[in-house]
Amino acid sequence: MMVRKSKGLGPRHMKILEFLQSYWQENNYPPTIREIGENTEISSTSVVNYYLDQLEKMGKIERDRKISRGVRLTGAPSLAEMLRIPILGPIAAGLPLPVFEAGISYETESEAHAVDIARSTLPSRDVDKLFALEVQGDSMIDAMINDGDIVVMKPAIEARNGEMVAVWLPETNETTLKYFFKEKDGYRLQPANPTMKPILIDKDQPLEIKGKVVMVIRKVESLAV
Amino acid sequence: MMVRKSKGLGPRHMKILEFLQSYWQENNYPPTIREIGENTEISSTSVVNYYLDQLEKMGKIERDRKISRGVRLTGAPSLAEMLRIPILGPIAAGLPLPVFEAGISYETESEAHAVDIARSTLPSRDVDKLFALEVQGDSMIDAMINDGDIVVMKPAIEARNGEMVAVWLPETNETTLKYFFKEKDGYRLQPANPTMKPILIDKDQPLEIKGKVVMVIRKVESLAV
DNA sequence: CTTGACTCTGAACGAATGTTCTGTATAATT
DNA sequence: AATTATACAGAACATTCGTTCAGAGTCAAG
Repeated sequence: MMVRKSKGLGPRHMKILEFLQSYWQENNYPPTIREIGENTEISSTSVVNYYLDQLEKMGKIERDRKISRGVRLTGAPSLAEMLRIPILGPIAAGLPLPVFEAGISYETESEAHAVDIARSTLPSRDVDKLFALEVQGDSMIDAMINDGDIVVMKPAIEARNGEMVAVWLPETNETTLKYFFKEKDGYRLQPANPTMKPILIDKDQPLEIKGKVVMVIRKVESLAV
Repeated sequence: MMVRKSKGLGPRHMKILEFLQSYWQENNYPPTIREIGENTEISSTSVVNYYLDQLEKMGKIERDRKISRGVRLTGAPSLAEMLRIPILGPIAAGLPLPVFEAGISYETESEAHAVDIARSTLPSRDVDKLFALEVQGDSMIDAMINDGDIVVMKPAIEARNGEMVAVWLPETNETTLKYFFKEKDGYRLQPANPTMKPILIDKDQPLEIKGKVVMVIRKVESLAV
């Protein structure tokens, strides 16, 4: 006995899973049992229930019993995983860094000025108060950061040697992206581009680290070189 | 008259919006009116309804009337926006490209071998059948692609000059990431790293383009240099 | 003081929705 | 042939849940 179904996933299981996915994408909430039935040629709610139970046992879905629309696909990207990181603006030598407010609110950011990234694709688990900047200029070009790239940053006020940081120089009122090195007589801010000279800062000169680079995102245009 | 509330967003509006967000993240589906009430110290469903109507008029939420749990935050990242792009494996000179099946299914990919990216973050609207590879080796290092980077690719069988492509060379059974140039006597596959020589391919030699680079993602470790 | 918005309560109604039960048909198993 | 497990239908049932309504308290304007 128990030989008939070795594969486990019949056509109706498939249809239900597919429908769950597409309904979800259209409505942002799960369907009811009856809606599942109507869209998968299953005429009885009890049969839908029957299959949902099986899918749950297979681990394909999760159910919250007694709760309307209490179905979700397991393994599907969940909104809890998503992070909306605001793009505060451009960063370039000679331009002040845009002010960033603490507390990223659900209402402030529109899609246009943010990047949506899953927690799982971020390198750090500490994902609080991240922000992003759009790089302007070539000063980091051989640190593999190009004009137009988006850098995701973590707020920080200090850095270790060799880390890539955004620093603000009160003297000139500039903010740039540089490699950070602490030296005996002060700090060295090293552009990656060899045609540009490092900036040397005396120990007593003011220098304010704004954040460390956590991730670099580059969109490649179809005609890029 | 009409002077009392100039601000528009009272504390109860706030609480509701916050609750919608947090409930959503925990359950993957919206709450009922009664659940909203219980978690925002609103004792009557009619009052919740009252505020939901206001929030809808303000454009903060959308409602599907008559439908249970038919509420969603506008501007929130939506699952429809999300794309799970499978990381098929490493790409490096000397290694064959992992086989990719057509049709990325909702069930195959676990979080560990995929990157979740919002459609809005991708440069192209044509977002079908994207896949990702993990770069191994330094052959593209001054194309600003580093060892360990993740490249998101679009399947393609041809390319224009200067585009970055993954090509398969049947002769040597290799797949690499190179800049593509068509020349009079054949093709030139140009590594970005100047210490490496370009690969020249005769017109009649086989050459198979697997895809174009659409996006580059680099996770910066905390001790990177 | 009266009016009229705005906010809120409580209750009741009815539609939407998950659950359960009885029964049937088919095919594999004994 | 009898038995059993699986797949399905239909109906009935019990909640869940959105909607509506009558009324009440507050506060500012007329």
